[in-house]
Amino acid sequence: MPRNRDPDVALFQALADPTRLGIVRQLSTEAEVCACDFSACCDVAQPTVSHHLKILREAGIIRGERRGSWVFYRLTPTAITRLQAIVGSFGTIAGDLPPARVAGGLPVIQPRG
Amino acid sequence: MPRNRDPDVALFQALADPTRLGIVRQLSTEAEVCACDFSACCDVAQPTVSHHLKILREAGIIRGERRGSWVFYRLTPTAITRLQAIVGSFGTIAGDLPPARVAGGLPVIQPRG
DNA sequence: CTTGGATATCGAAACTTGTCAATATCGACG
DNA sequence: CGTCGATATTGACAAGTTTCGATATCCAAG
Repeated sequence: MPRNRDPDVALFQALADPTRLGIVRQLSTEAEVCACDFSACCDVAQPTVSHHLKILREAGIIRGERRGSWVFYRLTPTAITRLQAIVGSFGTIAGDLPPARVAGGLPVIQPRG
Repeated sequence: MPRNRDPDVALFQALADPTRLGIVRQLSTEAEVCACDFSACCDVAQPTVSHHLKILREAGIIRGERRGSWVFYRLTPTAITRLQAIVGSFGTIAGDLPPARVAGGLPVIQPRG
């Protein structure tokens, strides 16, 4: 059974791994990272990094660009925006993301008042 | 090998399943849902729903409250806020910034408490 | 205490995933 | 062309996940 029929599920699936989340985190602070720099940071062998990069690529979260012998990766803005929209919609009732106040609906229980 | 040592990874892992994402989606539009209502919507048997509810509970994403014979579930605002902070941090740079350099470090958002 | 409905746990089968050694491919440079 | 370093693919194994039938637990009502 195709469990990834829902594209949103595929997005979360792509982030549900420490190595891949590490890659995305690094890309969110560096805007462009050479593939060779991931093996160092993520404590896995080179084929493993390549495999995870492929999964992130196929999920649309990152995009690679060949430059000489190296491949530079960066985040795909569209996918990031989509992700933010999804988790943003989780909060439209439960207490919205920005520091704005919430009028009614769900009783919002915030920690530390 | 515990692949969920990183609590953020655990959050994404919890959402990386169509049934669980369906549950969270329903909870984000209804603020409180009886466990008995998930079996109908998600096209899986009752033990399966119970299993997924447990995974979401242990990830801190939902919280259940027994009321008579029923258990009512709702989203945990803290977890939703944390999720929004994580994917929010993905986007602080993700735009079409020139590959040259990037301003400052990522603002690290910690959950309260 | 016993029944009945709602929810949780157990156990097993089918499937998916993460990992790495070996190997292939690709681009640059002689 | 041939070599070298970087990246991707293949193949195989261990480990994890999803699912459901059977069963247990919990609570309200009789």
